[in-house]
Amino acid sequence: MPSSIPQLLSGLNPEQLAAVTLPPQHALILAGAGSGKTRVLTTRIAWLISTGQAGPHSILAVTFTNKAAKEMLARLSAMLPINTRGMWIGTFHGLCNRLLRAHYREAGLPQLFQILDQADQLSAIKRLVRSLNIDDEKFPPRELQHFINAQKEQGVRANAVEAWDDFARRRVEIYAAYEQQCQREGVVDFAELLLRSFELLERNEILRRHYQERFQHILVDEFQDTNRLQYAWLRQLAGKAMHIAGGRAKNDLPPNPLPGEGGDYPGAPINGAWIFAVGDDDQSIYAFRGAEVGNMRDLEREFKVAKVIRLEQNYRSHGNILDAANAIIKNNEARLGKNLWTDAGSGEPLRVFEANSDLDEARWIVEEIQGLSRDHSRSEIALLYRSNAQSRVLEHALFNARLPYRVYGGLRFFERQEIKHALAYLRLIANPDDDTAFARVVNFPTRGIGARSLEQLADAAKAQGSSLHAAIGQLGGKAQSSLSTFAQLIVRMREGSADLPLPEVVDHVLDLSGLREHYRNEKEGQDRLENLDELINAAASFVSEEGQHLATDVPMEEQSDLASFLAHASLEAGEHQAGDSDEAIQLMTVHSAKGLEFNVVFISGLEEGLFPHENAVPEERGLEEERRLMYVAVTRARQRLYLSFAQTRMLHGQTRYNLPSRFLDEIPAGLLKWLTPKLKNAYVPKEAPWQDEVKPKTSHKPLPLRRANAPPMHQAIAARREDDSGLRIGQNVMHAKFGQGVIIQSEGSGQDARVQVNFRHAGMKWLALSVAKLSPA
DNA sequence: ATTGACGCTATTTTT
DNA sequence: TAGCGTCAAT
Repeated sequence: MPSSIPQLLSGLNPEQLAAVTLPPQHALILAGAGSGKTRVLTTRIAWLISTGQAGPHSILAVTFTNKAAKEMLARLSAMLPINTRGMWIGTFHGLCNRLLRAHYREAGLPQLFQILDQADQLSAIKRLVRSLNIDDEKFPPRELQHFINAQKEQGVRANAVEAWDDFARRRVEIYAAYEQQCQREGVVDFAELLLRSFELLERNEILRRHYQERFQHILVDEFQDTNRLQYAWLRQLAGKAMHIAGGRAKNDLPPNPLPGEGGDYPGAPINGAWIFAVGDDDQSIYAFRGAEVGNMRDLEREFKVAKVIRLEQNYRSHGNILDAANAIIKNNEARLGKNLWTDAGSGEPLRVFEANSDLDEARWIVEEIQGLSRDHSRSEIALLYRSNAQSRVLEHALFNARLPYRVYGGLRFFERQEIKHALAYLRLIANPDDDTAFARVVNFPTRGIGARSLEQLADAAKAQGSSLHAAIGQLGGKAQSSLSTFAQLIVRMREGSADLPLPEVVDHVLDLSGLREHYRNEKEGQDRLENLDELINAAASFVSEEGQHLATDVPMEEQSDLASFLAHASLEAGEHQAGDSDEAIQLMTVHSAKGLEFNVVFISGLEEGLFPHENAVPEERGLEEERRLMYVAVTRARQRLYLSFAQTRMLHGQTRYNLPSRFLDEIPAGLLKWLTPKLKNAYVPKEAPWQDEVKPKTSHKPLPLRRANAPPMHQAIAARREDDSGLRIGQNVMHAKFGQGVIIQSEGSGQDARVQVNFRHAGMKWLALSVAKLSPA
């Protein structure tokens, strides 16, 4: 058991060591990409515990993702012979959920309150909009959702929103109505978890003091991603009260003594905790979602952080990659300042490829990957792009080449339609007043409850201010009877599963609800049936791990397995996709790549308008966030980094001519090796050792030079394409699938060029040159 | 209740 | 381009 202290600390560099063993005080660790951030965080916890400075229960560690939390727990258990299960290590939302479950009464919530995920929240808002007869042109549910969440994340309740005109006032009314609806239904959305638990601590002095005394060390991961509410929540627990209304910090509550200021012995703050925040302002890429990098400066100031520790030694990437990253990020104004370095050597130059089109770019990437596959496992190769739409061309090319790939960002397990349906039934068992769940499955599988019946029901519910379920009795006629049948179904489900273990409850519900039957009869229902069975498995493994989750001193008040499982399903949407083969090329947006690393990384679509994105550039601080995004992308690569862009790209059904991304210009030319002839306006240093090695992978003639801002001429592209392919009317060609043939005629130019080929066996075909692989024969 | 046509829209997204 | 949501038609 590696738990001796020297062992724990061995292998840390001086800065890491300083951070890990920092004497009790508030700390801000500026941890660059690949600098061992997670290691520092977990070792710090292990060090606090094994030196006897803190008990496991006096530590609170918070992350943003479940993945990060699990990682931390796993590493901690490897370092210390303790049971980490009862520790308060989790996501902001997970910990808030825990707090609210333990004190649901004080928080004004029903014991079995449900959590709405984004999609649930949206449908709840749509339902509200309909029931209040709100013009959804004027108030699109999506915008309302955004507005409500933004308010909550600023700590602003409906009654505190400042509204100056009719529109704003109406919007606030809707916000208020939404809050009422949630309260009546016994559900909370993600932001509500945070805000509720913040308010709980703010208002309930006993609880606040309890937790402030309990937690002596608060460790925060990815601190640059915290929003105002999360920061306020941390301050609350750390013992510094803060009002966050309107985003203005109003310290008009009598502040609790700052840790250390009122304590009479060192290292043990009375009524508060020491904050140990780890973050990287250069990797702040979620401002659009409310993250406030400014929290780092605020923490430094408000908690009087004596010295910011910088972790700048990078253990991930070769020097050239880091140099490029440093050079890029240096163009940002507002930075805390940091420069990554490595002793791993400079490695290879960054390879740059200019493609004629997005299709060419994709084909080139595929060729390059095929060449790489001897030295690198496929899962060590990542294709990154700025926006999801770009994945399609890449997927297409990979598919044609029969290269296995995996796209991040699809539907996750608990977000699948059939799973959501099943969960809705489970939710109704726990709480029949959950109208979101009710509306979702009242007529699924169809049981003859039409829109008109539901409208009547909604009206009745509104009239008596009750849930849909409770309003069934108020109806008459046909609607009444079919709805009563449904209500009885829920009752039977609840009674039938009363004493069953959770997995059997799920199983039971799948049968009684008719979901199984429904998907059995559906032609494409096989996958869905399998997923439903998988849900039973998920319930089973959840229960078997659950016993340990509850090993805590927090009174969990006979929380049922069902409620915990439902919370789990909302808070952790599960794997992104059935983890097909592990041996697959990884495709993802730059955002999703944050926190990951790969031997080989391709950053594609490095074009003005795409990356940096055109919508971001005019935004305030938008370009800087794009640049941080680029910084994140570059620092994902361990050994080899490819940068590519295309002259022509199909976007929204239109051909666009983009200029190369300015971020390419921000990389010192000496770090780059152009695989295609270099652009005219780019600087070519004499001392660059790689410039004379230029050897195009594909047969690219020197490009006609073009002025910046001038779109390439059509003729130029068309001419080049003909040159490139060497195709003309009458030409004999070979095609992979159709075999030998001859070109009959052609039309279009550039991207749209097509030829008609008469194949010996396959007959007459029109082929797009940009897609079909035709070689002269 | 399901199907098809039309029109709109189109960064990024932990929980 | 294509994926979605709404709407009308079956």
